[in-house]
Amino acid sequence: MRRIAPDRDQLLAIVAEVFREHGYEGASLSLIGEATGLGKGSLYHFFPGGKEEMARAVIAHIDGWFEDNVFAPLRDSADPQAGIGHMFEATDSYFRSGRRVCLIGAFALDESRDLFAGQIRDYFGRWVTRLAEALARSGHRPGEASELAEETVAAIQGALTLARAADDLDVFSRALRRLRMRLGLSVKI
Amino acid sequence: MRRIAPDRDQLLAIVAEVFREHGYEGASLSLIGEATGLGKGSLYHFFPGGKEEMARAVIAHIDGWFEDNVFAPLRDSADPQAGIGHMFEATDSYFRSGRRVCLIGAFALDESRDLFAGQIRDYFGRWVTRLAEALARSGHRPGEASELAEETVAAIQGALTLARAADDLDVFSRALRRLRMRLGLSVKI
DNA sequence: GCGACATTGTACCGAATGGTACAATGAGTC
DNA sequence: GACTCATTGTACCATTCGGTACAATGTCGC
Repeated sequence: MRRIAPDRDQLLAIVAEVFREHGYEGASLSLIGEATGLGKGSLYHFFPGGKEEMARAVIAHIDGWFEDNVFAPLRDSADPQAGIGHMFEATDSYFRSGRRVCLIGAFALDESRDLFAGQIRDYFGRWVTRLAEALARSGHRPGEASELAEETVAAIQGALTLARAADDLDVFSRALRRLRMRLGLSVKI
Repeated sequence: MRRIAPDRDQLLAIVAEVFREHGYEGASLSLIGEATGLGKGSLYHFFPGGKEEMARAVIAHIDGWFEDNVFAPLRDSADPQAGIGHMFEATDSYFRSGRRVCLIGAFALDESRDLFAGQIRDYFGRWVTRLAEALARSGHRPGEASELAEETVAAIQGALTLARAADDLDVFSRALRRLRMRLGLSVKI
């Protein structure tokens, strides 16, 4: 049995950070090479498709993390409220309380969206759907659950933007606290 | 009296659209030249500071539009509810019901934020402050008004992201409808 | 040590990048 | 027509871009 995965995981994490900070166009191969310590030879060995394949792999990597740590708990928790609580904790931790920005959300905004439209739509679509299902199971009427889910995911994205614009992490914390309350969770102190 | 403003206005509008679609890094001088019909000679004549000055002027231009059409009505309307209603109409119209993305929000996300941090913080800060004041004047307690304003502006940004990600304009319309309701406005049919 | 293959460094490619220099043109004033 | 100054097109600059080619390594099973 061969082990490629672990190194590739942390490689993708580093590349993700470069895309996150500089955007798709702004993340040059030299920046990526510098951050990963890999030359073009290695980079193109692991990602023969070049920059576009790197971005695609990074999105899939992030998507996988959310699938495991957010979407699956939303779907599988016996207690839907517990699943939703789990979502907020994972979200707060992933975005480092607002220090980090959503790569996929950023990609959605500029013209790189066209390249990755399918992956982007999938990611957000699954997030909203899974959350809506959990809300429905916890007592909301279906239509209401759907709107509330969409509103919640959008609020998280907006809070990330605003927190970064204001350079104030509390913006994100406040948003999460309000969302927990609105979704009927007890807010931890 | 000399008239420079009108041409410069529509020039800035075109340049803004290029930045909006391609981001700061992605908006190359050749794209800008192509969109405006101007060569580098003219471009650098109007913006001696190059690309950075163009972006700065574009942000200021957008900021000015919001000052006139959103922030001022929020501050000056005798009836604060009317001012808030005006804000939603102007916002919906500016973002073309979700077809357009917020340039300043997009700039806030990637590394170009560092270049324009001050302008970006100003823009969002004034939006939140003006809205909070209007909400306070319409009866909300100050702390509550402040949180509600922050929540509303973030919700608009998030809805723009999500609408674009899902490639579904209704996401934005639904968000605006919910916000109007939450802020106590009658929703138009 | 051998062969197979994964990994890497380096040199290189044409194209595009942001930016500069400057001469030519435009239009309006006197 | 001459002067002024805003505007423009073009050629050019060094640098960087994403990407390719390939020989030189490393690393493993055998």
